[in-house]
Amino acid sequence: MLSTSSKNSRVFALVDCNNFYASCERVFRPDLREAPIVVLSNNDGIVIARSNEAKALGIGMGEPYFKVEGFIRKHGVHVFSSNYTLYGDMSHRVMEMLRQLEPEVEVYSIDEAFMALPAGKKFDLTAHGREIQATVKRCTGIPVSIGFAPTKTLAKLASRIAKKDPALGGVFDLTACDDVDALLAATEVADVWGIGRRSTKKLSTRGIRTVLDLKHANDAWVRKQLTVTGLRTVWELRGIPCIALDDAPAPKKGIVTSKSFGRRVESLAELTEAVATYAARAAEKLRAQGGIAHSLHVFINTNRFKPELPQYSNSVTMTLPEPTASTPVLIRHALLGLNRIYRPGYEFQKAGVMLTDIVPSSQRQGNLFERERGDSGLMRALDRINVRWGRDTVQYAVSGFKREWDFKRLQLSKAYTTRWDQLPVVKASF
DNA sequence: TCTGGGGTCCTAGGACCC
DNA sequence: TCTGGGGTCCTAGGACCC
Repeated sequence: MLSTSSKNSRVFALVDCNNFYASCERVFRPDLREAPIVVLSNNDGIVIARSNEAKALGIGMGEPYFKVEGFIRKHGVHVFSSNYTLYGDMSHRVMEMLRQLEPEVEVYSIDEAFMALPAGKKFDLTAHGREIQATVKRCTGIPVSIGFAPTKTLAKLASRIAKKDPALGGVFDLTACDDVDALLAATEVADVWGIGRRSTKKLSTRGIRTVLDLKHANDAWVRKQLTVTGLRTVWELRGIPCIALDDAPAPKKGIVTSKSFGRRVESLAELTEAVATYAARAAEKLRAQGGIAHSLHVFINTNRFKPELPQYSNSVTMTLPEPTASTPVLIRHALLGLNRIYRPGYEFQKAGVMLTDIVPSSQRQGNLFERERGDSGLMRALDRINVRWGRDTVQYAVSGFKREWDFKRLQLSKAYTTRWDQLPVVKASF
């Protein structure tokens, strides 16, 4: 039921970029070094990242921008739309740096990485952590926090502690801690990796509130209530590694491209542009991982936050005749699907395309009656042009050119690191 | 006026098989 | 009144993550 690692002689580290998106913006705006900054989601909808100064002002994570806009203006908070081109590239730089410093790195998310280090060698992990921290900062400009512990779950907890306690300077080694249980007793169960809102509620009915309570919870009960995932978490809290380092992540099983619209969309014509755009984007991602998809799912829905308007949401799954990564084929089927589910008279808020049943393109089954021999050469050329000259340098006409429905990004910063025409300019005065 | 996007893993239950 | 047992595969939905 539980698989435990035999390599108990290792220590896990979690490296976490502090306030990542805000820190990325700050790298290219040194004038904002101590200023409050927030970064918004697509459509400038909600707050998704805050600098420490913004946190101190009491701006919450996930707060709708329109609710805090006045407050933000009053306190001179700097606002950025999310610039994923920039954050993706900065993330890449940080991860490359970590790989140079440590052989075993698992990129866990855009701003976090796990690492596995040999332990027991009378090795000062805290000092080592400070070195990593200083190197990443010097080479990328991004501040990080690091936690060391015998399991991934504890390493996550350690990095949280490293970040929260200013006296620690962003590095915390749980393996060198004299009284781990006291620390666990002072931490709420909701702060544990893998314990979300629902589980927190279930646990509290049993009087389990602190991480220490959870560590000593009854296995059978946890297994029943929180499934094997929950039990694994509990064992990890006890220092038994159940989640291995995954330094070669599997290719994605599903690829989703979906976005809320920047304004009201009712017509089939506009939905057609949007769905074709998302299908093309999903196809690009699919080719980038060398896959082909056998199914395609299209969905549209109205705004559930406006219950006073007529509501409609629907989706359809299309099985493709052949697994493919061809943009025109995927667009064609996505639009067939859209035509089946579209109904006039609604104000749509969101649409999306999902590709599933993905296999590596090398596993493609030939088909005796296939008419088109495929357009992989064309797709390769398309991708190369768009990588070299920027997204949508070449695109399909059906995706539209003005895209008035596209999401709002009123406060977008520049693509400082990925476009020649947007490189930062440094002026020296003597 | 204004509420993100993209993933993973697990379970229960139904369909189907011998 | 009676109606097997055991298995696989698929899907939808829940929960969680950043």
